Amino acid sequence: MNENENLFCEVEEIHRERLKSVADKLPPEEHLLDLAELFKIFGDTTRIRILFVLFEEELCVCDLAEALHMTQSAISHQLGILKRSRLVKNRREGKSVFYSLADEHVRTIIGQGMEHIEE
Amino acid sequence: MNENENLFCEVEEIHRERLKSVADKLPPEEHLLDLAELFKIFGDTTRIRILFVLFEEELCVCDLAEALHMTQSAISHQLGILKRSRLVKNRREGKSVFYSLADEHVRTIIGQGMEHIEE
DNA sequence: TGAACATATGAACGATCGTTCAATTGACAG
DNA sequence: CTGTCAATTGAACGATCGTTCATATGTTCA
Repeated sequence: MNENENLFCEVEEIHRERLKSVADKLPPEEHLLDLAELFKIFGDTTRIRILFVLFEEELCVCDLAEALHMTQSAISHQLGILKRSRLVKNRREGKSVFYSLADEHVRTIIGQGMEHIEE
Repeated sequence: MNENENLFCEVEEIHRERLKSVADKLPPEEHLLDLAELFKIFGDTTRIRILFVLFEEELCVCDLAEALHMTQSAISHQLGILKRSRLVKNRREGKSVFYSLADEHVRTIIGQGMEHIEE
C-alpha cells in the first residue's frame, strides 16, 4: 500500500471534483468487508449446491453428503460456514441435524445471479 | 472424491425418496460453475468498491486508482476480471480508458447483499 | 457403561487468489 | 522518431480457501 508517487491523471480539473463526491458515497469500510464476505460464501460450487438443495426442503448432513456425492466432513465444514453467515439454520432430531434456509435473500441473490449468466 | 464407503443414513426409507427428487432439481453442472464464478467476483472488497464507485458515474483507471488509494496495476487487473465477467464495459478516450457498469443485475445483487447484512 | 451412528472440528496439504513489480502496448504532443 | 503519460500484462510472492484425514463430541439403544 505505497502511494507516495504522484499517480494522478493530468486532466486534474475535470477529474478531481468527481473523486471527492464519489469517495463520499462509498459505504463504510465495515459494510464493504461484510458484503464481500457474504458474496464469497456464494462463490463456491459446493455451497451453491447445498443452497439449491435446501431450496426444496430441509435435509440432514448425511443426506446432503449423499445427494452431492461428497464426504460428511466436507459438507459439515461448508454447513458451518453457511451457518456462521446466517444463511442456513439447523435443528437436531436425535442423532441427525437437519439444515434449512435461514433467509429469503438467498433465493433473490441466487436468482439474480442466474439471470445474469443466462443472458 | 472417494465414495466407495457406505455413508448413507440408516433411516433409509424416509430419506432415500427425497434424494432422488432433490438431485433432479439441481441446475446443470455448467450453470453451477458459472454461478459460483460470478459470485466469486463480488467476493472481494476491491472489486466491490470499484462497482460501488461506478454506480455513480464512469471513471478512468487512473481516477479509480486514486479514489480507492490503490495502484493502477492492481485496479487494472481487477477491471480485467470484471470485464471478462461482463460486469463492466470500457471505452477509450485518448490516452484514458473509461469504465462503467455493463449490467443492471449488479445493482440488484449488491442491493440484496446489503439487505442481508443490515439485518 | 459401552458400542454404533451422526456430526463437528483441528491440522495439513494442494490449489487458487490479489497484490506487487517489471516490462510492454497504445495514444498523443513536440 | 522520441518522450511521456495511461493502461495492460505476465511472473512471482504471500495469503486464503476447500478438501481430506484423524479425532472428538453428542445421541441412542442395549
